[in-house]
Amino acid sequence: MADKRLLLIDGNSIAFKAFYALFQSVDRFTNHEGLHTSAIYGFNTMLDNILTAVQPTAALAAFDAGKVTFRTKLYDDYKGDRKKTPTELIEQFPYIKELLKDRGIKSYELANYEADDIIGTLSKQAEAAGYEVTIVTGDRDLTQLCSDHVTVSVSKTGVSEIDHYTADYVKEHLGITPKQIIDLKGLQGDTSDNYPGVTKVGPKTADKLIKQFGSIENLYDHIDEVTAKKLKEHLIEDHDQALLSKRLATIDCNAPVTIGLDELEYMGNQDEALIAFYKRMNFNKFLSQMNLQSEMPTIEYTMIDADHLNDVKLSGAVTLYLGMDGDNYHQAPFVGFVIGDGDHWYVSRDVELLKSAPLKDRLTDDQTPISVFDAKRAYVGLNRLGIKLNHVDFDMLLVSYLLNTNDNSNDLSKVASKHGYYGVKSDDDVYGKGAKRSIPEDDQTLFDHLASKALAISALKDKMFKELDEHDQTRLYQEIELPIAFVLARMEIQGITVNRDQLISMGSKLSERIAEYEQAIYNDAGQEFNIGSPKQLGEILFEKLHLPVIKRTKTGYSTSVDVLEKLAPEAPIVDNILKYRQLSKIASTYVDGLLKVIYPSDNKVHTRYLQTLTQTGRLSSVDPNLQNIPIRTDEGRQIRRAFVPSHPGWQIFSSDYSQIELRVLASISGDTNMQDEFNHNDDIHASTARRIFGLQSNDEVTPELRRQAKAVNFGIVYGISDFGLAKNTGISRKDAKQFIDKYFAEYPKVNEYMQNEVKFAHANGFVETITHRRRYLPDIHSRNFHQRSFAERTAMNSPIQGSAADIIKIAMINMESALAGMQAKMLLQIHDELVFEAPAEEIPVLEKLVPKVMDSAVKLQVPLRVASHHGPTWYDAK
DNA sequence: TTACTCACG
DNA sequence: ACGTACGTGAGTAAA
Repeated sequence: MADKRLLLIDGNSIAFKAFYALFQSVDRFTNHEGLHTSAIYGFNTMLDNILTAVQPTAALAAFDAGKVTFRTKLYDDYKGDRKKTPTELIEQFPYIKELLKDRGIKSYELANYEADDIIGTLSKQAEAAGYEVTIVTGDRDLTQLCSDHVTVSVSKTGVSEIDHYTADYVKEHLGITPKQIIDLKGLQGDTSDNYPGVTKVGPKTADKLIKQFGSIENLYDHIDEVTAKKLKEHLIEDHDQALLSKRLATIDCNAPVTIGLDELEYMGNQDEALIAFYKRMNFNKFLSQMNLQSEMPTIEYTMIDADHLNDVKLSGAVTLYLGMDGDNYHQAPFVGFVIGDGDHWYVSRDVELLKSAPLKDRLTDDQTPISVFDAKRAYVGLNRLGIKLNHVDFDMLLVSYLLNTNDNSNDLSKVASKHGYYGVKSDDDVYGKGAKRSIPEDDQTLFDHLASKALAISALKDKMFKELDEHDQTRLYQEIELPIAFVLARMEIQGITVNRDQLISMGSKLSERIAEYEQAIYNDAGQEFNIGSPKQLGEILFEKLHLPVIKRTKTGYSTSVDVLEKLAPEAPIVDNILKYRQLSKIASTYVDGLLKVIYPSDNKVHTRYLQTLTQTGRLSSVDPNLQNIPIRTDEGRQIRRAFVPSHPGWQIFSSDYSQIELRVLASISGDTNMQDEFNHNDDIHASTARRIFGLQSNDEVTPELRRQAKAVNFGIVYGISDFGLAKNTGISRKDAKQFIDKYFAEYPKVNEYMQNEVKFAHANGFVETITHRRRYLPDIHSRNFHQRSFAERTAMNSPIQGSAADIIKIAMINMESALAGMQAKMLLQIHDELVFEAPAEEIPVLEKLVPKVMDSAVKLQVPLRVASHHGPTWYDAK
């Protein structure tokens, strides 16, 4: 590698390239101040790539100085056709220059000249001075500058794909010298720079002529050798234009540049400034790549063992981080822990130490406020050690989730960086990824990492609490989310008993039936194939059997249920496939899937409720998911027979809210028509049917009309569109539109509410529930119709779905105290339903108590209604 | 890992 | 003209 290497960057061109490469996601790239950052981000990606490749000793970024240049003086319309630069890009230019400065690269511009001319001039000077020069641009015209020591790197579609043009490369690929590129442009003109060239001469003719004559001047010297009559006429006619165009295309390599090569030294990253800049731009990816050594706090900690527990001093608030290797904290092996009070930190791999004084005392007393990351995880982990965690006051994960559901993650390092704290390495970096993942054997590596986590938790506590307060979410946190974490932990630990034998016998019956359908399908198809492969199935149905294609996916034919249902009348194979699908789903997901996660020790499944995942405030359930156990078909519903009480003679008891989302809507919209119907305890879907179909009050509502009205009510809750309603109900889009219009006329405040939510989202960037739970909707400002519409529907739906989630969480917290002194246990939450087990004699109590606790969770403008069922298995609780 | 499909509220 | 219902998790195929 040459020892003098100059990097010249065409600043404007790269900024444009970067901006348009990320144009689709322009609204996703904004920092906390609302500044668009896409071009800055793309520019920096390019810098990363090129700096690594070139390793320059000198560097400069050239920018255009303004609209007026010597070229506009030559030709008024030069670049006259250019569209206005979008404001989203214009606002980024000052920051791009700041970025360059922080990366140790000077920026330069020169009145009356374009960036090209600066680059051309300096590249010639540098070449003469013995530099290897690399020019980075998005503009292919700069390849005219190629020479033995000047390489032009042209970024293609994005900012990472780059073509490297050397003089040889130009000759080889274009068959001309770099110098001849301007002759080519002179003849063919340039539509983007808006100069004409010669009439009717495009790239092909120009290429031919230049290869034949070498240059424009030589072409006109030998104009009689041009045989094509029309072409010759045009050439003669446009002689001046050709020469002008060539001049416009020619980069001025003798521009009066006032900066010297000796001033271009590449300084490298200015770490401190660059880190600050990345933080301001929210460039977490780039931040994580920086050597954040300066940011990594050095933490003093004491390694402790059983003999030195008495030396442990902890006073006041305590921070705990309990390390476990894996997501499933019911069984993940312990890695170690760190505990401290801000003054002293103690670490060990031996979690058994936590069982002894003084550590256990701090964790279980009423006086010590504990800070953690993920209280539920800590609670379950400590519970495995026989320690009842008490009095958590700060759960960093939970607070972060409440502040913004969008930038949440289970990774402490990521959460910390979202809140401006960069002193924690990610688990992936420390432990490795995938198969290579392992807990470090080296004590210092492990303990430094654990301790850095604890330090982050304690460092961010005040700041995040303050933000919570600014969001008016302190009550949501203290009275709902934090308490429910422990309710959920206890439900998870309790688990629900699954009858393994029941599942196994269901499984073998299913296997037989699946095999029968399989044979029938092979017969109908005339061959064997993998029915479970959408690809193979598509080939059989649509190529071999020539069934009509209803819908396509991006990779092939769609074979989803709604497609197959349309095809069913056409061929018997389709019904068999539907049945086969249904049964294999039950067998694989529910029989085999559940069997895999039953704990042999207690014959139970212990799900984990993810409390910080959904965008709406709902819970989700994993390992296993107990929120999607079949119920809609009886064959699937049989699975519920395997869910049984943990004691003989006990019952499964279940209560669910009726139409909780519609009731929430009736209440928060203030629509008195809808409220009246709920207050009169009417059948809401029938009432809606009467209204939208214009029936008299004594007319009978047929089941079909009720079904349609119910679909409209669902649609309303989801943020309706005529298209969506039509698709989901099979009615025409026109009818759907009529129903919706009538609906809004009948329930005017509902319409008003929907519009207000969208307006609120536009004005504030988020929507909120009755408890101030927020959902941010950055796409509400998107220029992309699809994204924006989606955000608008979400703005309508989230407060409804989220408020319903709030309500059941409150009910669950109240339920625990209501059940005190009883044997009954709360086992499951399925969004609007709670499932319990209880001895038979407590069932009459539950039948009164549970609905009472549930319907009094909050006070709405309409009553909440709760229905209860019970039986010896979950199946029977219907 | 991604795409598809399908189970639930 | 655009082209979707809202929120999830898990199994399988195919890369």
